[in-house]
Amino acid sequence: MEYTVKGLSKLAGIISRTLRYYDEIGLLKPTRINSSGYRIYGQKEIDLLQQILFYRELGVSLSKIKEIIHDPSFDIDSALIEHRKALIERRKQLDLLISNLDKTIASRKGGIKMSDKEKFQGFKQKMIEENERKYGKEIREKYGEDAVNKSNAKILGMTQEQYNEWTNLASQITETLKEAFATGDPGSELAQKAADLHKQWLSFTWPSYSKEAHAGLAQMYVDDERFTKYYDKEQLV
Amino acid sequence: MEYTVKGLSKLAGIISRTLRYYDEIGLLKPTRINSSGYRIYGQKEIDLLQQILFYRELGVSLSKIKEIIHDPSFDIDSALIEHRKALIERRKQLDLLISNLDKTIASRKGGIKMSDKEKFQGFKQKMIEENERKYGKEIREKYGEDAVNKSNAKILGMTQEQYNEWTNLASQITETLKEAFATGDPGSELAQKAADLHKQWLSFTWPSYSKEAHAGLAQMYVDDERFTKYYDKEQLV
DNA sequence: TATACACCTTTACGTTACGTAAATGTCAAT
DNA sequence: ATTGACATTTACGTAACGTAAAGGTGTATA
Repeated sequence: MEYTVKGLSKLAGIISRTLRYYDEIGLLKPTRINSSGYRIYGQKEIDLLQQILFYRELGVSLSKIKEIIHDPSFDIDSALIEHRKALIERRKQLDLLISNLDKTIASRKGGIKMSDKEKFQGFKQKMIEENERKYGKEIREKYGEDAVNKSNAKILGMTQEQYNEWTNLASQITETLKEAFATGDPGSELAQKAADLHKQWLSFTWPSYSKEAHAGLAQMYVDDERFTKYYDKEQLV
Repeated sequence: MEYTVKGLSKLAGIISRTLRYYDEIGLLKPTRINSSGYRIYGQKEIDLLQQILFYRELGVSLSKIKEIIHDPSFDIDSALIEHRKALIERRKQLDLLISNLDKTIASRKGGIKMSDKEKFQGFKQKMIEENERKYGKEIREKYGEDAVNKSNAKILGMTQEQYNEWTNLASQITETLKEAFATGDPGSELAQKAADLHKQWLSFTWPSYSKEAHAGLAQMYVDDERFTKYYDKEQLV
């Protein structure tokens, strides 16, 4: 199938100027130019465009993308696997931002003081990841694996052991909550246990614990039906 | 606590030029300027900066952010709740991109042909969401709720009924997989059932089904220990 | 056959959110 | 008194397009 600028732009959900620009900078040249000077794109270009958009999505600059896809050793299949890893990483970041938000919201409701440092925790982690994405292995090669990992761990402010304990608690909570939902009685012992575990879990990342803040967070979770879904069913990839 | 440009920039993980720029465009002015002309930021500015970074994270332009946070009716608490919703939305988009990627990878392994349209499905959905984020209610007010919803549904190419069935299958699969994991026998009847359900589930979104593609995807899932986690434990928000 | 209209072209200047450099002043410690 | 890490302003550069101008192309319809 062959496409003109407008056709391909509609297909890919971008505007035609973008395609002309990509031609201009030599990122994506059309298969051929017809007798009237129109750009005509073929199958190969469509697949290349898909690759380009994947990388763009990941925040890679167009010039980097150009290097990557014009590299003769470029292997689409392993590149796709890399994409996938990067996207999963990104979702992890998002989760962190969300949990940071939860902390902020709860702290405002419950009168807990968040330190200035904590207010920006989520963003900072995001920066780290963004850097990794943009400069790839370069940083690690320059400063060494160990230094980078240590610095990342430091920002989260947990030892590996603490982190393990924390994630462990999380799975206990879900199990307990499921049982509690099954019995359907919020006043039951199980629900009580779940709340207690949740409290412990929160203590790991919250600056200090308060009943009000916990209640505030719980109410928000109940209000947001999207959240209940998480405890109700599990999520698929 | 008071901060100078460098101090605040380190705290928030941005560079000092950014703070000077925000001062320049009137987005974030320092509390005061000391006798040597240094910018000094106070508590209020720190909280405002956190808000600004949240909005920036969501892709809102600085001029829009300026409007929003200087609006006298601006309410931080409800803004935070909105932030949370937007981030959850965003994670949903990411999931879509990932599933699109899975399809691409599997189709290459299994020799399934993806139509040109399908190759860009994930990006398109992302564009829609991005528009919503940037122009907010404006589009809906202009064209009406219904038009927007219909167009979104159309892009996904499913009726509401199909969509329900699809998500339903997903939860059946997880249940079955859990049981299968519990028995620990991959050749068991349960595992067989899970694979079958998974096949059905894939059929909803894949252009056509092939054993090879399915096996390819399964292998990839097994290879990626992050994926096994999803079926092993459930995820917390 | 003419006209309308939606497409295509190139040239070129504008925009956003900073990056970067230059030239210079400030402050705490040795 | 000097060093070195901080601060300041001015000002030009950059990425990835947006947008407008001025015009050619292709096909359906009066």
